[in-house]
Amino acid sequence: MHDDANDDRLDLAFTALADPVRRRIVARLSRGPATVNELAEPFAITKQAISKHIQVLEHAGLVTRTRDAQRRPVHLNPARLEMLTAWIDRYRLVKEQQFRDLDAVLAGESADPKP
Amino acid sequence: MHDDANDDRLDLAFTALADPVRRRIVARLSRGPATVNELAEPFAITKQAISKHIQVLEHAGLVTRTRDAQRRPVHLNPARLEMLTAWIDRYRLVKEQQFRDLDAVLAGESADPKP
DNA sequence: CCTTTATTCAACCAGATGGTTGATAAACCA
DNA sequence: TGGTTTATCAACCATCTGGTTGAATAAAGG
Repeated sequence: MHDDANDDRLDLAFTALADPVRRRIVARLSRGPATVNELAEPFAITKQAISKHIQVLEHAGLVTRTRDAQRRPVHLNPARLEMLTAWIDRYRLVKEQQFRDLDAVLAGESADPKP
Repeated sequence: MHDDANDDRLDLAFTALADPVRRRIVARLSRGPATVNELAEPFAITKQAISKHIQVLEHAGLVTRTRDAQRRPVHLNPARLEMLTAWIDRYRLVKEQQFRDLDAVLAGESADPKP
């Protein structure tokens, strides 16, 4: 269970969130779907650039798009966000457990760190 | 509470994890500290490249370094990983609550979606 | 001293990325 | 039909990034 197949998806998702504009888009979409024009409005960059950012998020599986007449609202996909927290917690929790173990040893609970 | 000051730190941390080599380094460090040479061993790239990756992780606050004679072991910093899960969950959970609300409406619990 | 081990610095290169402008397509509205 | 809105595609440019090689630093061990 090495998660080799998931590596590409993690790459795309972390890369997508490694940009402040795309993170603000995610924050906005958490409050409901929006179109490209609505998303571009609070930014000082062109709509074409926002469209590219949304393509990055879509390719990473973080958002999906629907059809509503000539509009194409963008929706957030929380399942992909959950995949990221799962990966991070996997290593964060292991390390934090080591800290707790060390604290226990220093407190003299078992007094047998390792020969 | 806009997290403007945290934006740079999020940038650095997400960028750092947006690379499979650096993610493997984090995975390795979750099991204990290691030197540059030990970290470079399983990879097909030079130690200089690994050293650069560690600098990226260190600049992002994800790892720290200590001195042990001529060795400089690298340690994982779980607090920074926790910062990332906090950011992601902030928006993931809002969206998931919307799904639960929608399910409740569709089930006819309140029958008052919005005019 | 000289050598070994561990690591970084400097210069360089190929490719990816973020942004721009201009043209284009698709659906609506008059 | 023609015109507006919405969104994308194509070409281009400046910058960033990951990797390389080669030289340089620092601390032990002879």
